[in-house]
Amino acid sequence: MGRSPCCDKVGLKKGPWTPEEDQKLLAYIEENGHGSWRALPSKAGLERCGKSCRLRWTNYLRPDIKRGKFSLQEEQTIIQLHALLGNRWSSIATHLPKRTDNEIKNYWNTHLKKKLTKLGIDPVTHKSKNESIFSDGHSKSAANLSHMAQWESARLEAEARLVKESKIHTKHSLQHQLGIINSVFPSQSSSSASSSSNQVLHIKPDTIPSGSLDAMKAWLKSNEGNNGSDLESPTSSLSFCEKGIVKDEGEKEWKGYENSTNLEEYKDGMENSMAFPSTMHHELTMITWGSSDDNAHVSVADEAGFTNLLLNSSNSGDRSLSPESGGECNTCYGSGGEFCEDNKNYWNDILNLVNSSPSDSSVF
DNA sequence: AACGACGCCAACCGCTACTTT
DNA sequence: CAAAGTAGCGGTTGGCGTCGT
Repeated sequence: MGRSPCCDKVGLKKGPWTPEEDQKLLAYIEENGHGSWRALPSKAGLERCGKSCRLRWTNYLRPDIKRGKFSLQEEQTIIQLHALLGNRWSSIATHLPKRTDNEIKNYWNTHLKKKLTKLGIDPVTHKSKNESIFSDGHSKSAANLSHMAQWESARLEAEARLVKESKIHTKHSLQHQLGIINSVFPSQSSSSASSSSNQVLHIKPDTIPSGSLDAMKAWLKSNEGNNGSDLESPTSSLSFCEKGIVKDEGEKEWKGYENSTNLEEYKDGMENSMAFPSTMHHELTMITWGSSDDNAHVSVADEAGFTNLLLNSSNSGDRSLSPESGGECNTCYGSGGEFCEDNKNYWNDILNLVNSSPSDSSVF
């Protein structure tokens, strides 16, 4: 397992790129594609190592890169995803179209970390430094984070495999998969598959055929005793949606927490992202396709593995995937039988997040 | 005006995971 | 199956610009 020696070679230029070098790299890639990065510098007439060329391209020269100030929405997304995924910048970047992992990482380190710290929030754990703030049950949800991260990590590995598997499939496969969905959800998908706008399938649990992703099944199975909806990871003993976590509050836009020093707003945002396992985000992504204005979205439904997941994910649960139903799940009834009002907020948040994300992400 | 401190960010470094031989 | 090669990721650094004294 050797490390690439290219950067150790003497005589290769380092440091900032000149406009001439940029031009050479850009021209070469536009004409030939990057192909092998290792071989690219000599072919393009650059005295750089391939690694340096790749970095320059992916972080700066790529045409689909947006530069400049991060919007509040982007900040929110970064914080939420960071709470969930930790320092997985590339994964986070897949949900921020046109932003690079490097840029997000820099922005986190130079801006967001400080803002959270200012608010008394540990940017690593996303917990309030003053534990008492969360002592009304919120600490539990915060404590779930590290556990969720572990679970997420395992899940990401599984998804990576699925993505790989799916890439083998051809366009024919895509049509085949869409055909399956059309046959399974004729009314829901008839327009979606051909629509150019983002669409969300409203899947009724009783229409979903069975299938398998072992870990997912195991997880779902482990929850059958709880009406199949108590969304825990296989190793967790904690409930993700409990009375203490979800607050009874009206629908709320994410506010510019950096301006308000309003810890509650930050907490609300985090709670909405923490109260459910990310697998549910995944389910949503899988049933969302189309293209946004500036993104040529390819449906994740064309990914065979994802499709299988889609077809299986809700197999054992009574959960409706319809956001219009408020995303109701049995979990969200407290011990007294009261309904968790915040479900709607949760679904809206996640839908917003997911709908604005590139659908080929391997994260959700 | 000069200097130091600080912030930002592009680029590098080293590691890991994946692929190829 | 092991070794070598390669790409990608995340942490870190260094240079430049800005601000304060």
